[in-house]
Amino acid sequence: MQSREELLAQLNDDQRAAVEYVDGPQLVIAGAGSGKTRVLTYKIAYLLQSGMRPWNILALTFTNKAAKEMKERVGRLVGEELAGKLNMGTFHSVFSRILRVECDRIGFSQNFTIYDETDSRSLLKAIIKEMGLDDKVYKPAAVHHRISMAKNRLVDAARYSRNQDAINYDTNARIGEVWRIFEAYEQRCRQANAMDFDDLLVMTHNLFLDHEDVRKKYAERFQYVLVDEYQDTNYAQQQIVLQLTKERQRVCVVGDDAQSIYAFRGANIDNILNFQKVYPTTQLFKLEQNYRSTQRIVQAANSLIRKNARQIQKDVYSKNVEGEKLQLRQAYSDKEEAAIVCREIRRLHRKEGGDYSDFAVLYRTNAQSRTFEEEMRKEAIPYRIYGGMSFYQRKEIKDMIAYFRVVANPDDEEALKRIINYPARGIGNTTIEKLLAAAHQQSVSLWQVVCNPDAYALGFNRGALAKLVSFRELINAFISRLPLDDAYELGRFIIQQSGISTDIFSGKDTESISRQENLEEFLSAMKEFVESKREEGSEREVGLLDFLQEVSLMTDLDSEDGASSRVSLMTIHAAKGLEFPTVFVVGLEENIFPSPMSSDSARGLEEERRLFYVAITRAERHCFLTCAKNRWRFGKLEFDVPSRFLADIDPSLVEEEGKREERGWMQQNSRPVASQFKADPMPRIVRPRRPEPPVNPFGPGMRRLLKPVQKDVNSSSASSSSASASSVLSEGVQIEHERFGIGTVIKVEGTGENTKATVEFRNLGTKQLLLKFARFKVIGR
DNA sequence: CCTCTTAAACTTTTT
DNA sequence: GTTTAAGAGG
Repeated sequence: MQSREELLAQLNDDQRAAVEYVDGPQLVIAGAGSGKTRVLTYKIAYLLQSGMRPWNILALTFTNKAAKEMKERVGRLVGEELAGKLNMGTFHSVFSRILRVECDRIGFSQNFTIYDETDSRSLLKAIIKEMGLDDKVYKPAAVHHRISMAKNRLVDAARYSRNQDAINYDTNARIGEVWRIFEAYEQRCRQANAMDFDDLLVMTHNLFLDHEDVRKKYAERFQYVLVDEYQDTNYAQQQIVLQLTKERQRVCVVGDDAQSIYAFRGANIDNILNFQKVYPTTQLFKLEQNYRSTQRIVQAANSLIRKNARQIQKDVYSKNVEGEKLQLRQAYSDKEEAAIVCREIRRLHRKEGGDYSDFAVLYRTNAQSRTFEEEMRKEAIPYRIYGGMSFYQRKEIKDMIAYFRVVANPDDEEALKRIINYPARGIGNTTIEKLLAAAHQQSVSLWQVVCNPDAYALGFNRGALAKLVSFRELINAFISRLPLDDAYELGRFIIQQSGISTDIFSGKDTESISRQENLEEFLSAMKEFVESKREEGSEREVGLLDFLQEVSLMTDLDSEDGASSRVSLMTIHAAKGLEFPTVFVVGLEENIFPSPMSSDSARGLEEERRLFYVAITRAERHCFLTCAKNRWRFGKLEFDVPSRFLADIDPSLVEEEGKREERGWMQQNSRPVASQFKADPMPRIVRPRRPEPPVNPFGPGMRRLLKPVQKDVNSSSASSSSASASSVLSEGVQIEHERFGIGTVIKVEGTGENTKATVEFRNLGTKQLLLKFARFKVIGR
């Protein structure tokens, strides 16, 4: 444990000043790469060293990943034990914990469900249909966006319906009934004992507003409040922070207005621009030295952001080497763009050594990842895609979670609808429609009708009734075990008894096998969850409710997958807060970047420019900018012109080299490269896009991991490698699995594609591996 | 009531 | 090109 002086000695003058000031409201404007997280973590350590108790400190972040990282870094400074007692987490997770404790004050019960975006949209769609409106006009996603933006500004349905601006806006957009949908939506969420993401903020705010004693309790507990990425807060978040800090005024917010890129989701850049008005005694600190990038990269980024009108003046500079200019590459097609990126990666990898994880390809939209994915697979460059379809969005995972949700909170209508006839048990659409109609007419939850269909005179025949009864008993049996079993035991029980496992394990095609693996991964994640909570010394049994609480606020960006050496492919939004020696910003064309949905307003355009700023400032040494003249979109070839943003960068800092290469280099590059892991035995063409390798939601590799496919010299046979790989395996052989680590083969059975090995892993016990899918390498015997 | 085929819509970014 | 929704047939 370090003393205050030791802590301060590790900071530069500006950072130290920001850390030392703890007497009042503080705004820290932290330029890109200036050590923002460093200031936050050192400040927390400094506070602890000054005698503040860890549970009196609240630190709010936007992602679980940021919270986790900060906790680890504070832990390194002051020790794990102290750091573990900090109140640290995302806005949503911290507030949901408060709400679980105080829920009776606002008319929810403790087991309330958190609706994700899909649930919200599905509920809205149902409401729109019930109201007899056309869902082509009232698009659920658009309606949800309206409601979400209102909630972000703390406007509830009642206020919305009285708000003339909102009504006028909707009328002009020909969706004048939104306010009525909003009212029904609010009512139905309550009926289902459910909150959506935005409600976690709104409800917390209202809880504090209406119950002064509760607000006081938390304002007293959180004596010092720190907020990361303050430029991304919305009005609701800003207000809650104010509710907590208005007496003490001990609040430190850190952010960079130049990196505000979430306005589309309600983030209000005024929060950071006007912070000094809300807290009049604010001290302003600026961190302007960039430690991350070369001088030229910093200068180029500065020249770009200068084109924006609204911003806090600052002068970001770098004392690193001057470095090379930004490299502009124009391609003919999206395919060639990907090829150029791959070629540059190879060239730099060869020239400078290092690691594939030193490279990142950043794009505006997820859809752009495909071309790069294909090209890298072809070129045998290992890569990893972040984002896209997350583990939790897979059907089989959502089904399991839906069961858990119903068991935790049977009133959860969205979850109940999902599973009432899955696996098929003869409760068809007509039956469900009748149940739903009765529930809404009588203003009770769907579950209540299911429990007592006779009371609603629905005139079901005996068969339907019997099926309903047996479904009800099934769920009740699960509920009765809730207080007895731990999350893992109950999870297993539910998956078996509900028939999910029978359903999923019936198929033999690649897709079902992938689903089976996902199911197993999910179960082992539950087991891990239970065990790790026990290790942490949880007093109570770790129940399903605990698991559910964590899982509903989890996204797949949140876990770290340390050692693997892969090029990162992600959206610019996902890249915020990260850094890479070499960055490729791709697809710099009008109609992509800026996005056509933003380019009609000056505000939108400024946000897009900030997004570009974020992209460039991820780079440490090399920054490549690429665009293509032709691009496949919506299944059609489109012609695009280079992005207007390219003209915003000081031209003396950009270099354009070799507009186009001669034909032929693509062929030259086709020598095979040994891939790190066993080749994919599945022929490329057959490889389904969706069933990706299972990933562990809590361990390494929770992200979508796409294995690099070994480049085949004689491209016809891909199966030979699987035969050789499985024939290598025999009892006693040691292997290193990509996720499970080192283990010893105990048994090998089956032949060809169906070869299965039982492997005992050092840390995880025995596992069955289907060699067709398992990713490992042999390391001896 | 379930499953397979075909049509349409869609792509901005996410807790 | 991809994914989801609606309709027809078993």
